[in-house]
Amino acid sequence: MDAMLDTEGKETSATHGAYRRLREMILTGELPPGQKLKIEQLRGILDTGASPVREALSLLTSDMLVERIDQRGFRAAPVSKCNFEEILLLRCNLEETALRASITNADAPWEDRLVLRHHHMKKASQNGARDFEDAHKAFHMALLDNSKLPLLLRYCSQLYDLNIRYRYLAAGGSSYKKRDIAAEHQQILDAALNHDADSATRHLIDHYRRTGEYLSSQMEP
Amino acid sequence: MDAMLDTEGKETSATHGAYRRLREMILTGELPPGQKLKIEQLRGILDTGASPVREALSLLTSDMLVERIDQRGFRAAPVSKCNFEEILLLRCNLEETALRASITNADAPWEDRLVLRHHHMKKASQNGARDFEDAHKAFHMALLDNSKLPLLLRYCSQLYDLNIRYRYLAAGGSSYKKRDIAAEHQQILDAALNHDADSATRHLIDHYRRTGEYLSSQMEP
DNA sequence: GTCTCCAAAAATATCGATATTATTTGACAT
DNA sequence: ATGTCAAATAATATCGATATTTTTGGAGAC
Repeated sequence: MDAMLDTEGKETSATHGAYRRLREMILTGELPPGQKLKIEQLRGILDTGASPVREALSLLTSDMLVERIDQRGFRAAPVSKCNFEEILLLRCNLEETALRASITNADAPWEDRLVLRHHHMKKASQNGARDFEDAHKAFHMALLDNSKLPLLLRYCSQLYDLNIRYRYLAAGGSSYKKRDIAAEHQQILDAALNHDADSATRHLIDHYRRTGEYLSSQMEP
Repeated sequence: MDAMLDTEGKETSATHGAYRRLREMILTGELPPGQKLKIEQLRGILDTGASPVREALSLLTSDMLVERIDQRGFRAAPVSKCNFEEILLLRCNLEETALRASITNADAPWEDRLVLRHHHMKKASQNGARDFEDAHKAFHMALLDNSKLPLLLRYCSQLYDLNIRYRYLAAGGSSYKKRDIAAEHQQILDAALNHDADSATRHLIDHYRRTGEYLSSQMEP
């Protein structure tokens, strides 16, 4: 009768709530890479018991956002240029596979979804960066999700998150609108709607490489 | 002073022990796909508390061997022909990438490791299936690990495990020695030692496809 | 002045118990 | 008979406390 005093009745379980909050804090850099994550300390921040915190950290381990050292607790996953470049490489490879499969399966409902997500993303770009981030991910995942390959989608989603972490770390999350990113998205969308797999994947990969090179240049060796 | 009464002093933490044991039980089919995994019941089997069991199940969730339904507990991940085919597809894609990278970085220590693993695998094929499984995985991972791409290796390892689960389910783990698998391994090894990436990846993928088709034919739609 | 070793402190891992939530059972009405 | 609802049952999620392990800090020896 005490667990329902949350600000909202939105969160179903304490574990899930802690998971979402911690994930957010790690992605945005509020919990910096390599930082020791002490249960007691987090218990305070998240206002919940030790068990949900432990379980949330376990779940984040699978997302590769937290490292677990047996008998020695948890820490936020470290970052490195090497790691960043691997993420970029794998994204290019996996997203190309997924996008091609999506286009192979192309149908009207998918195209509708794409157009809608793209529209929402454009609208959200006028709001805060947080809203845009969500809409941006939704658009990119919509490009891929017609592949009907759940494992592949899961990997793409994971790698996407690992990548935005580097964006936040490099430039506070605002490094975005500096290039003409809207035009790049439009090109990808158009090619996808035309079922032109070669063009779509080329634009998508260019999109990633360009952001990747910018971020890479911002990092120490 | 009670945690050390195990048969051996090998296991460091109860969680890790439970993790390994549960993983084994799911991979081999002792816990069949879709089975409800009740904490109390597992607590009995694994002879430990509820917390380590919960945490082990959380970790297995990341390996995609266990599904978690919020507020409704855990169950062994379901299987399907679709899922199997996706695993095969991704393995071909990711392992090709990893093997090519490994060969690009080829050096003497790696080649030594390969030869050694291959030798151990041949020796283990005379022992039990369990020993062979371990040696077989070690050989395949050795092929890839010179890529120096930890994320990619992690995915390959995960997919490898998901795949051997299907082998156990289809044929009790012994469907193996029916084809001349030794010759296939030899071809892959030779090509890798010759730094012939095209040949090595071709043999590797053929190796997977052949096993895949056999297993696929054994399954209902 | 530096190193080693032991005691104190802190943090993790684990347990047992309780509160919450899902599931089943059975009685009642249709 | 059958469908619905409420009480009983079972299972999960969470808490608070304890045992184990790691880390810290300092005293004594070289």
